[in-house]
Amino acid sequence: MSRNAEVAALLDEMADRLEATGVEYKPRAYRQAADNIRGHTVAVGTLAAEETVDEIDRVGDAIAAKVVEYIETGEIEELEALREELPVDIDAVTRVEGVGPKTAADLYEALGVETLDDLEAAAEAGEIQEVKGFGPKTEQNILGNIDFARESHERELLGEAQPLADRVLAHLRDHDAVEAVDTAGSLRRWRPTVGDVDILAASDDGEAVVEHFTDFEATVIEAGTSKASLRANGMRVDLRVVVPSEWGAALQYFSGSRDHNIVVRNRAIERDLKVNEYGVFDISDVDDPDAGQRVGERVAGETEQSMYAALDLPLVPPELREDRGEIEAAANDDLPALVTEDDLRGDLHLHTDASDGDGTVAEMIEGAARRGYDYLAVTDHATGPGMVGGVGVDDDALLELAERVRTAAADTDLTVFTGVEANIGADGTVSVADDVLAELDCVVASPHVSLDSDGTDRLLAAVEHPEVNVLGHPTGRLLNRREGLDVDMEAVAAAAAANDTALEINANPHRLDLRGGYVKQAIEAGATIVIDTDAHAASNLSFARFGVHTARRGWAEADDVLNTRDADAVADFLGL
DNA sequence: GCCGTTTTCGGCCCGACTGTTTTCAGTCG
Repeated sequence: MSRNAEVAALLDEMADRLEATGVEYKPRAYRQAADNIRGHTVAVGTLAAEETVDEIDRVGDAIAAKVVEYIETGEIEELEALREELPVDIDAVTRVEGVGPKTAADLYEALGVETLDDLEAAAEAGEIQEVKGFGPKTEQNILGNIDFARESHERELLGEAQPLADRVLAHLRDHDAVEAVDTAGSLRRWRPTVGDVDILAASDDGEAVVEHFTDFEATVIEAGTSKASLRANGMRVDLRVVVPSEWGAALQYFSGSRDHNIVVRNRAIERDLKVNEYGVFDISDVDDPDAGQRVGERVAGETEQSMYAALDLPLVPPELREDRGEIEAAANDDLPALVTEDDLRGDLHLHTDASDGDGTVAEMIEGAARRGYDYLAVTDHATGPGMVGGVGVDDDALLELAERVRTAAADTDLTVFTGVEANIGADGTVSVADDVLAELDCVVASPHVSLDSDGTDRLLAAVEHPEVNVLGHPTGRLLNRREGLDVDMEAVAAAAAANDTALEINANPHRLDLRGGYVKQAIEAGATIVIDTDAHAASNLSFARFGVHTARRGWAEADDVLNTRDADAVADFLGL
């Protein structure tokens, strides 16, 4: 298992515990380091061995030493001491809305609360309202939020949150008072998972919009005059309504990320400007810039573009707003022209009822045609490591399937490539005989077993295999379920570039593998990316949307992506 | 604890909201 997420969680816990004890500034340093370790594309285990942990942004000597200590001993001594000092399940207790680290510490000191059960018991017994600084309302809020805290310890999949957001957006657009509406937050940045669904609307009549919002089929959590929250499909949906003149400022502000906005604000300060959710303000002639939210001359705010323009920047696409160098690139007029869904002309990884898919070859061709594609590759599962229950197709049957695909191809204008999804074994071998692979147009090779180790050598072997064209879902991760392989992406991408093997962004919402960070690294190393849906039914071809936005998070341009090319160029890439 | 076209010390984004208080602390995004 990649241990980056594990290490990041511990550093976040350190941040919470330091904050609980009233330490200033350090918590933020730990949280930023944790975020960057979580998003780093090289495994911390590898970095620890090479003594280069501090190459990660915002990780200095002290945190690097703690990471190495954890890798080597399985513990961080200082964290153990903090746990002993405050023996509270701080992760669980702070999951209750309104309860943060300091509240957790206060309730431990006063009432000995260590767990969610303790917290609930204390609230039910009326003990919390007796604690200094607490009152009956706080106690009731805690009680009301405990159940949800118990259920919700996973983030929501983008692939589930976005369709819900689409329905909410459509519902809001139906109302005459709504002048503009969009998603915000991590959903607008198309992160693979999101905490909640953030919606922003522009209107001069906030109350009417909120009221209409609460008509959406869902449970109302709270509803005020300009914001409201619902619970729908187990997800929290937050709406904010702003006046149209402040739409751009609010959209920029609420889209984040927090770190991106910090860089934006710092750039504003350098220019004697102030950025907030109401606009950009010129504070060069203002005595006290902190006197209010709308101090100074307002120079931007109606559109997002105006916000960035006021800072001498072009609009930064939301997918890039992660503080990964996008402001610097924007300042140098060096932002990528990101790939779009319209650029896609085909799909090179999908399944039929020959293996575990639901659709026939003809149905999948029809589905691709409906999307306006020029080509597709039929890549059913081969037998081999990870294929259980007779799902995989054996070598002889693969050749028969290829023949059927060629027959079906004669009835369509689309180019239909024969193919296979072969399995990469733990030792890097590919599960189909070379002479069979040689008969097929498009060979996808994917790891399906031993996904909890370092996979670099296996993936290198697959990438260098002369018959392999696409490395499918390279890390094998499953969101919320399994971290997937640790991979030295620079090495794999360099080998992929040298061997004309495309690296896949698997657009299945449970995978989104490669993720954005790896995509960026792969492109920088010269590799070709391919955006595939791994569709197991024609309807799954619509997953392409999530793959495209993942590619955009990896700064991918159309030229970086194999399946933006025409069928002849793809055939050429496949060596046909 | 981290960081630097205010560089090796002295700062660290900004504001709304809530509930508890009489001026503010904590949480959230």
